[in-house]
Amino acid sequence: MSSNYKDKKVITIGVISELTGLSERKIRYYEERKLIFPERSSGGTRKYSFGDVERLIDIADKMEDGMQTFEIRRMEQKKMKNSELRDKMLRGQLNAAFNLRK
Amino acid sequence: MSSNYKDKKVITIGVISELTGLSERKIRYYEERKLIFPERSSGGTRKYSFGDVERLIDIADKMEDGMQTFEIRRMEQKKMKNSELRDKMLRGQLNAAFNLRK
DNA sequence: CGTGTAAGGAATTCTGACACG
DNA sequence: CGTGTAAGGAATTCTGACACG
Repeated sequence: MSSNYKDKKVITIGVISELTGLSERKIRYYEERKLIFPERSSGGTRKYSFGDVERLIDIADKMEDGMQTFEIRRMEQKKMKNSELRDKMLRGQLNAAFNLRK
Repeated sequence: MSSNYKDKKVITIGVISELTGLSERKIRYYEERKLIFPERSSGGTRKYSFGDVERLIDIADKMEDGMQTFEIRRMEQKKMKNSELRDKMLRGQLNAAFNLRK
């Protein structure tokens, strides 16, 4: 709740590189492949969040396992769809339960 | 617990300035007056935490109330001593209670 | 005391490209 | 496809100083 530090985009790429152990080249490339979405300062400098650090470490693990960027992207989307599906089913059940009571 | 994002020093002064609304000049000055303690990158760039953002906003409030930097510093120290004192008393009471039982 | 500013330099980041495989 | 690197430029930050009050 309240101020969510984890998702505030405030960290520059140099620090992200240190935090993740990934080269700046890799980090920029994963953005090009739509795996990560930094914000930009008015001057054009990329800004990342702690959540991005976690995501990058996850990406790095999958790359090490021989996965390709498009597969990782597809996997993320599938996860999204699954959670949307879960939400939808949950809402449906709640509605059903609610309708029984009235 | 675990990873404490709040106290990781990863944010550069430009972002801190945006987040707090304070000029970079002020932020550097408060460091000179020992009110704030950024880390440094290998190249000498200052790095702050979200906790520092909170502290700076607190400092700014006190400055607006006409307080001077040395007074703010003294107040922080007093707070430290008070909490140390509380800790000490608490430990004392716990020890006393514990000693009664054996 | 607290803060703005101009100055010059150094560190940081950016993009597009070439290279290798 | 994924990543390193050299290149040139732009944005960011740093320090020490002068100014005002």
